[in-house]
Parts: sequence; structure tokens; C-alpha cells
Amino acid sequence: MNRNQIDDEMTLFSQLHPGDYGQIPPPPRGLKPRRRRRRGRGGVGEADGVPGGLVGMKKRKLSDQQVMMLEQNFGSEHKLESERKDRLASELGLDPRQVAVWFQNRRARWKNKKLEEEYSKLKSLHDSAIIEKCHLQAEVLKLKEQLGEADKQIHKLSSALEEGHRKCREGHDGVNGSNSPSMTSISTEPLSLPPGFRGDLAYELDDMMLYMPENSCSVQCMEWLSHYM
DNA sequence: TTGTGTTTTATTGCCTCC
DNA sequence: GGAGGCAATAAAACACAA
Repeated sequence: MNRNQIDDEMTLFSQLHPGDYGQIPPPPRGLKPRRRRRRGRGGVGEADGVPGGLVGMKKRKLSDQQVMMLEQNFGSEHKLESERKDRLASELGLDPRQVAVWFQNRRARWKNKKLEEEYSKLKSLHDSAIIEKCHLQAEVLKLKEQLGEADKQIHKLSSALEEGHRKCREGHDGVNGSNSPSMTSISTEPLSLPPGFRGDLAYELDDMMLYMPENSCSVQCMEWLSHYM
């Protein structure tokens, strides 16, 4: 992965996690803006004669053998103490500084790789959470629909119950007259449902029965109800 | 062959630690 | 204050499509 790709992923990451990663952290204390370096043409060289420099050497790619050896060493220990550096350098026929530089760059690559892996892990966790959220939202919608249907049903049933009760009263009045002893206890109040009537159908139907007046013709009412069931 | 993008090697400037 | 680490960057080396 190149730098642009990493930058793109980091941008995406900060968009996904604006709270945590969306802001560029302030520069470390006392850090001045870096001056842009200028470097003379002509490849590797340290004109000021820094010890261990590669004066006059053309930048060269390390051989597969050298890289393999360096990788092995990096695998066992990411840091390079100077004794090991010198030993490795002489084993590989390289300048100790080259070995140090190689380790430095290798650590940088390793760090980038780690970041990529961490990013991938977090991204897949995030994606799973999004999918889970979608499922839960669909479930909520479904349950809301079911609740609406149940409410409609309850409303229908309560209307039917009232209607049945009314017919029942009318029937009794027609046959026995208003002074029939059997009807003295029937309430003339309209059937009222308990406040907050809403919820489990079975329990609420039981409640409705409790609120029905004494001596009501439950059987007839139930017949009425059955038309609506 | 050449233009362009990527990877590797190396440098620079700053920081921390002893 | 010097050694060593790191981030940023330059530039050579390399890969590859057109």
C-alpha cells in the first residue's frame, strides 16, 4: 500500500469516527514547523564528512541475501543495539549506517502495516455493527406494524362487544318488559372499558368480561364476538 | 520507449534519554 | 551534549501500462 492509499484510508477512517479521529492532533509541545530540506543532486553522499557517511557511493539496492539476513534479524528483534549493528554490517559487507537505516525504514514499514491491520479490524467491527443496527431497525418496524394491527383488532372487538351488549339489552326489553325481575340488576350505564385499555389481547378480553354488567347474556355476546374473530 | 506510480534506500531536522 | 529514534521527505530503482 502506498502513501496515497494510506492517506485515503485514514481520511475515510476519520470520517467514520469523527469523534475520536476526526481532528488532527495538535503538534507535540515545542515542535516548530519543519523547514523544507534542500539536498544537492548526485545521489547519496555526505559532503560535510559525517563519520560513517557514504561519500561518493551511488544509492544501491541491497541483494536478496542481504535483505533476507536483515529480515531475519529484524524478526528476532526490532531494535538494533550498536554491537549487533556492527556485527551485522561486517557480516553483510555493508556500512553500519546502512544497517541502521535499513532497520529504521523497516520499523516504519512495520508500523504502517500494524496501523493498516488495526484499521481493517476496526472497520470490520464497524461494518458488523452497522449490519446489526439495520437488522434491529427492521425488527422494530415489524413489531410496530404488529402493534398497529393488534390495536385495530382490539378496537374492532371492543366495538363488537358493545354492540352485542346493546342488542342483548334490547332483546330482553322486548320479551319481558322493563319491569322484568330478571333485569333489575342490569346496569343501564353504557359499557365502559377500563382506562388505558391496550395491550395483551387475552388478558384484556378477560378484563372486559369482568367489567360486563351482571346477568348480561355472555353467550350471546360471545356469539357476536365470534363474527369478528 | 516513455510516462507514471510504487518501493526502497538515504537524508534531514527534531526530540528524548542517559 | 551526544547517540539513537522517528517523521517527513528526496531521489534512485523498479514495475508496468500505453
